[in-house]
Amino acid sequence: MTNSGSTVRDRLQQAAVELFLKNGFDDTTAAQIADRAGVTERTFFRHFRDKREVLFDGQAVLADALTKSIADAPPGTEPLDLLFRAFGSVTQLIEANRPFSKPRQDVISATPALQERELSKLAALTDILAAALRERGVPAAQATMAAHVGMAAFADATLSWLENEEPGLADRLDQAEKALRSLF
Amino acid sequence: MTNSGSTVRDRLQQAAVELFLKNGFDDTTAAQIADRAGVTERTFFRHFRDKREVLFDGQAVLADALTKSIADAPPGTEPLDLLFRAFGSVTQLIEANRPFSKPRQDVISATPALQERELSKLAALTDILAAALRERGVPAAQATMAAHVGMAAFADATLSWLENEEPGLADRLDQAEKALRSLF
DNA sequence: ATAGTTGTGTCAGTGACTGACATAGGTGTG
DNA sequence: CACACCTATGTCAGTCACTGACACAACTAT
Repeated sequence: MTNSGSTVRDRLQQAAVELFLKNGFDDTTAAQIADRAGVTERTFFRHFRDKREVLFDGQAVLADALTKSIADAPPGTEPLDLLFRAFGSVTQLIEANRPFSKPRQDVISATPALQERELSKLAALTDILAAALRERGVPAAQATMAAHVGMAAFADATLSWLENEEPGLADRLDQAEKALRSLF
Repeated sequence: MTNSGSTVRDRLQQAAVELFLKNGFDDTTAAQIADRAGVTERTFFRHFRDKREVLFDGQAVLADALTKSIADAPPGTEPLDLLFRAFGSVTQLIEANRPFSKPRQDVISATPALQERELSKLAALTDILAAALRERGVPAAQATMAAHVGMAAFADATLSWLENEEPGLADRLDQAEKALRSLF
């Protein structure tokens, strides 16, 4: 135990990203990751339910920030405004995370199996947003639609910003919102 | 070969659904499926790239129908109308498929790993729709948003219709479209 | 007829993941 | 302080998804 200042979990995630970047996800074994983190393969699977999951861990913070922002918005705010307000409130948080999320996204983009897992995480986040909207009295059907729409815009903006840092995330979100509203 | 009138592929799919329903996805091995279909495990993996894929095979027909409908719509049709027109044009096709898709969906709903794959297929279909819209001159950003929005409505309507046959799919699509438009 | 082509079987191997059991260190309670 | 407990890890054996290599049989085209 207490192998160093960092936790086992952190070291595993770090090792995983490094190895995935160097050798690719498919050519990296769980045992190699564990090795580099100074633990055994068994310990790897105690921390992450499968090999993909080691790359997906930040969702909780983001989900909390978004739900809080939705809950705290002024009464009478329209569903879509609730969402884009919430997205706006986490742009700095996301932009500050670029050093971690950029390499991570590079690995994901290169690996279909990881893209699948990412879709699943986005779907979970969509459900959380829909629930937050319902919490504010938005009817269920509307809440579902709004959450889907909003996540599509948010994910799109974030992905394109990860590819290219300029323009910033907030600008890209505005872009996406405009494209969306122009449909109606 | 020519073990019977049906193709190996069909028999594998049939066997898979039966076993998944009876024992669950996780407690069914690829070898068991192959056995029941009268072939070896190796042959199973020649037909399907992995164990999940045996449940996902009808997408091409649907995608074709949808893209054709979009391409053939009268000029000047709005993006969202293009989509809902297209969805409307495949409701019968989907409703006719219920005997196959219902048990299939039951298995998927019970299995997270399969839900992940389903999301991935829906994402692929979304991309196809977006491309079809772009083909008609819809600007890229708008096309992406519209396709996401539309697929959300379509998937939602279809899922809820699979749970409960009445009201019909067309009605549910109208419902979803209304919920969507009421957001703006 | 003969040469490809396609679909399958066989076999051996890798690697993701799991269950069972042991152990070490840390934490609390008497 | 001794003891019981809990948590994180290691070890080991096993299952199963999936793959590559090779062989063979039937069908197709020339």
